[in-house]
Order: sequence, then structure tokens, then C-alpha cells
Amino acid sequence: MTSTERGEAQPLRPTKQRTAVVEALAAFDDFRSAQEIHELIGRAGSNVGLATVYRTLQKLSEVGEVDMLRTEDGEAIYRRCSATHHHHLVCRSCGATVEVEGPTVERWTRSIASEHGYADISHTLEIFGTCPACR
Amino acid sequence: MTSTERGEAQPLRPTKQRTAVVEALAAFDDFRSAQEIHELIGRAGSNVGLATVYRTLQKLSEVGEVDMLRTEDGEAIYRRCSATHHHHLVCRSCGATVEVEGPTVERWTRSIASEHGYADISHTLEIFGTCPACR
DNA sequence: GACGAGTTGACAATGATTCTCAACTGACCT
DNA sequence: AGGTCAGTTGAGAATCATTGTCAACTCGTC
Repeated sequence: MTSTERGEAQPLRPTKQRTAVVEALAAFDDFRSAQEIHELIGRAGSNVGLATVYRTLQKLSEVGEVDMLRTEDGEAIYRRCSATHHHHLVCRSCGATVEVEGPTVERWTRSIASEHGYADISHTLEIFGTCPACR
Repeated sequence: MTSTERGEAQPLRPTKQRTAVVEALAAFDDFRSAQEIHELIGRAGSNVGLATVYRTLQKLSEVGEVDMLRTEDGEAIYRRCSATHHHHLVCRSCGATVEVEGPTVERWTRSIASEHGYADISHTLEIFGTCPACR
């Protein structure tokens, strides 16, 4: 098994634009659409093409630097994230997000899957609710 | 609290078109896109407008007769389903789907959420893997 | 057999995302 | 410093799922 096989994702070449995206991501805690992020970057003074924002977010999410999920209507939204496997607890009204994790679900999904003979398991899980501030 | 408030979803008026969609849904077990379903209906002899297929699937999913989920690239896919709350175990390569359920996750999400003060909880969970037939 | 709300279909419109391609840039070599 | 080249960028066109529009139709009911 060579070490290059596992899609090592060679480090992205650092450019003005990528820096701008990363900085924009640092500015909020909830999930935002690519367009909103593009907007933020513009507002912050830099000027990065929308296509580039899309490309960058895509790459960052492949590398695991950002989480990507889909809104109800299929729009992709992004957020910087910690490197470890985790899920999200998202406020339905203000979008406030908490990263959550725990062995319970991991164990459950794995056992359910193997019960049915499925291998090579992965899963997605998002929890929605109303946060304390929005009650 | 009146009984009409909770979006009771009055029964859909039965039409040729809706019947055709429901019949098409009966013909497969995995998730299909609206366009594929439209295609199937055509192939089966009926002729239903694409917009109608979209509208119907949307309504059926509101009523809980079909499950809707999003592919990696944001496309909506549908499948008839049982009425009870459940999740899916989907084969990554052939799409074979098993409905799964269990108190474990339900309990876990509820407790995680309330730990963080979130109320009025809901969640989405999909498990992906390779089914026995595709190993 | 007429009426009215719900439904349909053809097609336009929307909107997020991706593609295209020529121009630019960063890292590296000499 | 100049040369080279793969990786990157931007502007706008192109794609494609999905939704809106609106006049014509249909179901159940009177």
C-alpha cells in the first residue's frame, strides 16, 4: 500500500484568493452559502471571482477544512470545522451551530449496517432544533 | 388549539396523473429522481407533464407517502416509504435501500440536543455502504 | 348539465453551480 | 534576473434541476 493512494490531497497552493476565502470563513460560526461568502469577501475589500469561491470551498471541503451540507431546498452551505469526525446541531431559526459527537451513533450505525450485510460504512447526521437564545 | 391548524393535508384529489406517479413509485425500491420517474411514467404508456410529476412528488412527500433526500450534488430523489419515522441504509453502488429504525439514535439525538438547550428537535440520518450483492 | 376549486401542461423563468479558455502566478531551475 | 510550466483565476456563457405562469381541463357536487 503506497502512501499516495489515499488521496493525500497535496497542499493547495496558497494564493490571495484562497487566503481571502479562509479569512471569510473565520468570520462566522454558522453555515453560509457560497454566494454569501463571496459577498462577505467583497465587503471585506478583497475581490475574488464567484467561480473561484465555489472552487475553493469545494476543495476545502474535500480536504476536510470545511463542512458542507445542503439546505432543505438543495443549496450547499459551508462552515469551517474541526478535523475530527462530528455532526451538527443546528438552530432552525438563527442557524447557530454546535459540533457534536459521540460513540453511540457511530456504534449504532455500524451495527445496523453490518446486521444487513453492508460494508464500508459512512453516514450523515444533522440535528435541528431551536437554540436557547431563540426560544 | 383548533384541529385545522396543524396543516391537516386534505386528501389529494385522485387524478389519472397522480395515480400514474404512485404506480411508478411502486415499481422500484431505491431512490429515483423526479426526472427518472417522469421517464418511467412515459415508458409505461401514460403521459404526465414533468411539472406535474414534481408537484405530485412534493405533495406526496409532505404527506409522508414518499421519502425525499438529496444526492451528493443536491438533486432531490424519491422513494415510496412506510409511514413511521425511519432512516435509510443505502448501497453506494447499486442504490439498494433498507429502511432502518431504532430507539438508540432517537434517544441519543434528543439527549445531545437538550444537553445544549435546543428544543423542538428533529434530525436527518442516512447511512451509506456497500450492500452484500455489490461486495 | 352547470359550477367552482383544484389540477394540469407547455413553456418561460429562475438560480445555483459548473464549464470554458485565455491570461496570470507561484515555485523552481539555471 | 529570466524562463518554464502546472496550477489557478476571472468573466461570462452554459447547464440543469426546479418552480412559476396561465389558460384550458376535470372531479365531485348541486
